[in-house]
Amino acid sequence: MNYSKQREVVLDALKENVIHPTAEQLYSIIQIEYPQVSKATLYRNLSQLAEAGIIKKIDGLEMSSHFDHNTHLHYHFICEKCGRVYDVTSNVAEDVVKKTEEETGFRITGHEIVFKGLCKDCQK
Amino acid sequence: MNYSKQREVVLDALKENVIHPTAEQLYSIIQIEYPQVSKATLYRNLSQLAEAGIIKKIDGLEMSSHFDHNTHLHYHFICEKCGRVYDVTSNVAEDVVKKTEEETGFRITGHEIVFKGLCKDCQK
DNA sequence: CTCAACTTGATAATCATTCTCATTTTAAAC
DNA sequence: GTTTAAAATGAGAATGATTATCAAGTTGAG
Repeated sequence: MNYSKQREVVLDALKENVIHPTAEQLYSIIQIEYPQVSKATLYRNLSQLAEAGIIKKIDGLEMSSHFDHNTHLHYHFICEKCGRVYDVTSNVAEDVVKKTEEETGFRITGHEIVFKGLCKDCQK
Repeated sequence: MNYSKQREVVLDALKENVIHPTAEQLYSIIQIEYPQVSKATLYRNLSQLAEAGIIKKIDGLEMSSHFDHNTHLHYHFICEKCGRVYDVTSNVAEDVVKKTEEETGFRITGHEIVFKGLCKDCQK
């Protein structure tokens, strides 16, 4: 990855804003000081930086929402090779919620866990 | 919620397809037998059914991705009132991953936990 | 300095989803 | 069974987030 002023600006803006901004929020922030940075450049750099592990993209699955007829508490595993979504049940996770609630003081009304990796079939 | 043939079709299609389809996949599936069901109706019914707790929408945060400069292992809490995203650290979660890997046989290379609820400020 | 590889800006294109609105269906009351 | 207001529909326009296109500018190894 070559150096570029714009990428530095994007990374700095992200460092200075601990609010977990969306791309759009970041765009607004950057516009104030560097109005010449285009949206395309911003998105490109966010992807590249995330790809390189320098920043992290926070989201569940891909773009579009998946729907599930099973409303019981369970989680999901998405295979990075075949894209299939599997159900995962875990009772340990209850503890995580309880512990987190105690430690943070937040009232937690819902949670979602998404695991990623290779499913059995794709490990072959 | 009144009865409607279309809603029944949507729900049945979801019951019969355990693949956690996206709205778009569901649309294709439904088109085969019921080409008169429009996309608007599909999306509307998915929202309504999810709202009523009959089905579940699987996704992380809202529409747009958030970015994080902190690439260390940590999770997120999103306040449903003010929309702020907070960092959450938990060591218990390690167990969940290990246990899940053992139970499922999947190779888990990443995971993401998103908690939702009310932050301290918004509980007042 | 030179040139290929990398980046950029502007804008068009795409994809998922929501909105609009005129028309149709549902269900409860008569 | 007819009336009628609320709920639901279909078609397509509108929106929002993100990606693609492409000509022009920048970077860095040799």
